[in-house]
Amino acid sequence: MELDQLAECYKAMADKTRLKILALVKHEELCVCELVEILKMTQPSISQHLRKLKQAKLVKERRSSQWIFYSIDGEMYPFIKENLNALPDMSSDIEQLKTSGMKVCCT
Amino acid sequence: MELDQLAECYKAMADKTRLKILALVKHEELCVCELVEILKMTQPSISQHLRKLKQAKLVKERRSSQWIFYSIDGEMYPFIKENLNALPDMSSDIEQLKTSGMKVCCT
DNA sequence: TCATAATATAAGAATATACTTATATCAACA
DNA sequence: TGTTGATATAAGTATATTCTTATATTATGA
Repeated sequence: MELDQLAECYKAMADKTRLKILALVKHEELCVCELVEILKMTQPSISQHLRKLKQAKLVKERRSSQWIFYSIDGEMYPFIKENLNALPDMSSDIEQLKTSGMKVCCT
Repeated sequence: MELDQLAECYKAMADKTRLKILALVKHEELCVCELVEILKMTQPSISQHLRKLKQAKLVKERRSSQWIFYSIDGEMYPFIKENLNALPDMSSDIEQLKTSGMKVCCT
């Protein structure tokens, strides 16, 4: 793996918000508005962070009607994937979203 | 490991020059002037990069008379160490330095 | 086709980063 | 003590990053 690409990858991970996004979509795919709801940030801000993660090939998107779901890109290098295991567990935030009725229920 | 600390760590790795430094000191400890010589960058620039790596606890320093030798900090988290294995082999640059007679020979 | 919901993009401001030049620190040694 | 070599720090500038607000895109459904 080339240094440029590698630095690009770490640059994508060098931000607390993006690490949180990775920690969240690691559990299950989430759409933008769900991330907005969980992270309490504006939609454009989340969208821009997702673009960086996508450019670094850390997440991939799947469109389903008007929603775009993001999830971990399985093509990721194994040693990068190891890093995701070290992220804190944020499943409770997703659970909370579900119980609050905000979870998008369509696929 | 907390998100702040983790982001700090990736921020330290989110730069091509610092990745090169890590790839170099992974082989053996090197002093600042050796890194300056190999990377063809100014001394203050290298020094500032080393400070960031040190703050992120990725490298440690050892003073020996007027030289300060930098090496990988063994206290590093295992999953971070995995990342170092993915760095390109730069041992030839060190060999080249040695044959050119620039290698600091004192300990 | 029009209105709406979800998302992306653009542009601007505030902040952070990386390099440069100049200077300070610190150890060795005459 | 004064000088030299190695390294660190400071200050300034150019560039990059992140957030905000405003607007564009895309799909859905009346």
